[in-house]
Amino acid sequence: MSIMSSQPKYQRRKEDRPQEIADAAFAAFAEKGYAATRIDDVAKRAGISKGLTYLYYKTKEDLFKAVVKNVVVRRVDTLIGNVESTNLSSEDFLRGPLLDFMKQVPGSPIAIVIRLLISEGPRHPDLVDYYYENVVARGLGAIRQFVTRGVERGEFHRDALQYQPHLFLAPMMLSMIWRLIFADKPLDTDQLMESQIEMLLAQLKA
Amino acid sequence: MSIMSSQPKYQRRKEDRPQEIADAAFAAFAEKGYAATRIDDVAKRAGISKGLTYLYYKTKEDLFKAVVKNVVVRRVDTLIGNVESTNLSSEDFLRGPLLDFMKQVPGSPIAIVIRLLISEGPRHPDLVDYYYENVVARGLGAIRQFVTRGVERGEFHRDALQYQPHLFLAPMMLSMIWRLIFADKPLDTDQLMESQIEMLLAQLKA
Amino acid sequence: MSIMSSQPKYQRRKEDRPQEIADAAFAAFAEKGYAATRIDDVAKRAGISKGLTYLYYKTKEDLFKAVVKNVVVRRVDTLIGNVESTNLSSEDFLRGPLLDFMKQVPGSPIAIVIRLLISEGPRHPDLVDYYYENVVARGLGAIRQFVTRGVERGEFHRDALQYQPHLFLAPMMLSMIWRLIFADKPLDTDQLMESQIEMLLAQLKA
Amino acid sequence: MSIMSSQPKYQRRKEDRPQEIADAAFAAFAEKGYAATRIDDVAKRAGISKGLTYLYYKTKEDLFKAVVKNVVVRRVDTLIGNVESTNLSSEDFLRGPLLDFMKQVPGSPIAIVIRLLISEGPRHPDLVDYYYENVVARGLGAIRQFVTRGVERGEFHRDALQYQPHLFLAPMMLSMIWRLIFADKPLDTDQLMESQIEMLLAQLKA
DNA sequence: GATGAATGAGGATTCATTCAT
DNA sequence: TATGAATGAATCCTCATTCAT
Repeated sequence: MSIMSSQPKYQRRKEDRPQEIADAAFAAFAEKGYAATRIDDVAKRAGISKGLTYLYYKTKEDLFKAVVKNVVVRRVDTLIGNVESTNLSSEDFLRGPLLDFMKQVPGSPIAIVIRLLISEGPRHPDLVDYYYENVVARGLGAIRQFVTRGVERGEFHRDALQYQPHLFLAPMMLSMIWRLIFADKPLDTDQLMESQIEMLLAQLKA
Repeated sequence: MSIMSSQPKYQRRKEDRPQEIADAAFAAFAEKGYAATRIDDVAKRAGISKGLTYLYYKTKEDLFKAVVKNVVVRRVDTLIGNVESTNLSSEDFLRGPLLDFMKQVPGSPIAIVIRLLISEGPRHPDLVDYYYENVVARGLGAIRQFVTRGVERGEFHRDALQYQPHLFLAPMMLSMIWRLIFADKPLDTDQLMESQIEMLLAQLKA
Repeated sequence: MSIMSSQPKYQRRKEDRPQEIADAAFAAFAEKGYAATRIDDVAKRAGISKGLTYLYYKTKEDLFKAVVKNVVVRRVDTLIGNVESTNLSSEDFLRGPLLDFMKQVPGSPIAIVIRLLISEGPRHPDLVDYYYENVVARGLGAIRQFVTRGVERGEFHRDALQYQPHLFLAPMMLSMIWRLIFADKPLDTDQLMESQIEMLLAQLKA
Repeated sequence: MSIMSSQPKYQRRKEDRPQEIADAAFAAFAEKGYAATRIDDVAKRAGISKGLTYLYYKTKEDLFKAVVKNVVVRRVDTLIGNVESTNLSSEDFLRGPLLDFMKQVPGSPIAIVIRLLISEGPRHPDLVDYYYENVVARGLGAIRQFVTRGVERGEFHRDALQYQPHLFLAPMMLSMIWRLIFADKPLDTDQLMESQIEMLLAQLKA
């Protein structure tokens, strides 16, 4: 009405709306799963209206994909960077940074993403591919490279290379699934991973 | 009117209907997950009408529970019986029957059940408990008992007992999840499990 | 199989099956109303299978109509016969047999029929007509006739005829509805009807 | 394509939607009863989509309760207010305002509510209680109070108090039921109520 | 941009009715 | 006759998506 009314109507308009929505969606998916999450829940969590969600994400499925990629992207690079740039001896690296990393995975958003991929993956092959290339392949590659370096440095014996990198991650995987399913049943997941690392070291060391 | 109308409207009438429905439901859940499966899908697969499903299972949830328990019950007893009644040396048993068993799990219905538990478990705590008691606890118990026997026989050293039984199963778990998510990506899951058994044997043997 | 087997397979086959079914249906309708009653309930109450019901009553609606007519027919004739054949003075008849009859109506199956007619009547005009002709018209006619007789005998004054017979029944009606709706709220329905009769007598008497 | 498509897909947007829906529901329930009314009918009558009904009323039952309370609340207060604030002599009041009120009840929405309570009451005890407290108890209380006042003023004799207030309403009740069931059968319901009032006056007057 | 009322396509569940046995 | 398994049409209710404001 008035000429002077210079306050923009929607001053809270944020640039990071998409991110906020994705975060809210992630929280909702984590809690109830994809199918059981209503767009309304997401909007409420994000503090916006249902309709606005659709301004940024055309469909619920779009939102789902964004969420998965989002979480993945925000986590993986730094992690793998760590592995690649370490100066520690192989043994110290395994017992130190790698173990620490693995220990925190089962309780992290990555576990949620795994759960979502297990549930919804079959309906989203592109998402699975994305995840494989950006997380799994890179992670396994990093471990393989690490073992190779250990061999080159003489810390590991030659046959070390025949061990699949998945073996490093198996207890982490089991711990993750355990927590997803049996949240309340006790299990010393840290010790599980430690034992595995020790076993592997015993096998790999020259 | 038509030359041959050979389709009787009322097909057959059996008491294995419940099992047929459960089987159809298992197949449907395996393919699309619980939430995305329509009762109609199940009925169609079972070759019956939607309504008949409800004669045997009061709700979709009932059907779900029946399916899970069904698969579990039909599998577990024999398997664990095997473990308990073996006469082989510990080493031979690990490399033989146990490894064989583990190798076939990731491709078996048990993997599907795991998928369902991961997706729907949080909404069905009683099912999780059932699964824990009837499968997990018993399986872990069997392994623990097996290790104990190995120690008693002098095949394993005393410290063997400190290894959590989960360690035996970790690669099996990883293989299972791998297949559930990355069905088409290659992974020599058998070798993974073999390596783990060898590593464990190397650690456990007196 | 054996030649001697002279026992008929269904020896309990009764001639009064239709009646039994109607009784069961009446009980079920009384308890849950027409819409909420399942044919299965009726069959169970009658101690027969669902299918057999359809041998005697083509549809649920048929059954409904049979039930209403049934109850009506079985009750009305004797009742009205009473009124018509009395030898008592008008006053004694009102205070005696008529009052007694009215007192027991609100708790009788007639009340249930009224309830059914109120609920389902609009969908069954023929039933309403049937009820009107066989119960209401006859009942009112009997009262009218009774009053006429009273006038002829000099027990009632001439103007007595201007009173509509419905007035005799109004408290009975109210009592019936009261019980149907407020089963548990106290109301001395007997006194209500007594007061009305006394009032009417005071008005009618010469 | 078409020459004129003038129907907007999204009609209007009001806050009187709840009332509109309740009105539509009332009409539908009045016509077909609660059980036989489809939410779709209600929506169609209200000119909205089925889903919108659920935005305002969580379940069909909620809608039902809202409808009943709605009708009741909108009517009762003024009516009972009338009774309480009158300055007329008891006799004039009975013959005037009270009679007028009673005469219009059998054709009013209140009759519909009665029908609904008779049909569905047993399944909705809370509704029955609500109705009892807000309509019946208050109505009867008002009549009782009115009689008391008449006695105090010397218009009625002492024994007047022994007459249950229900007696005033009995012909109204009968008229209501009569219309609900025998809509088309003639009955001078007004005269019925007038006669009752006259009879009562004859009894009550000092 | 933002809202949330409104839509409508399903999906779970019920139940009158049918029919093979 | 008698059974009850089987059918399928109907009905309540949910929720992703749209759009008037």
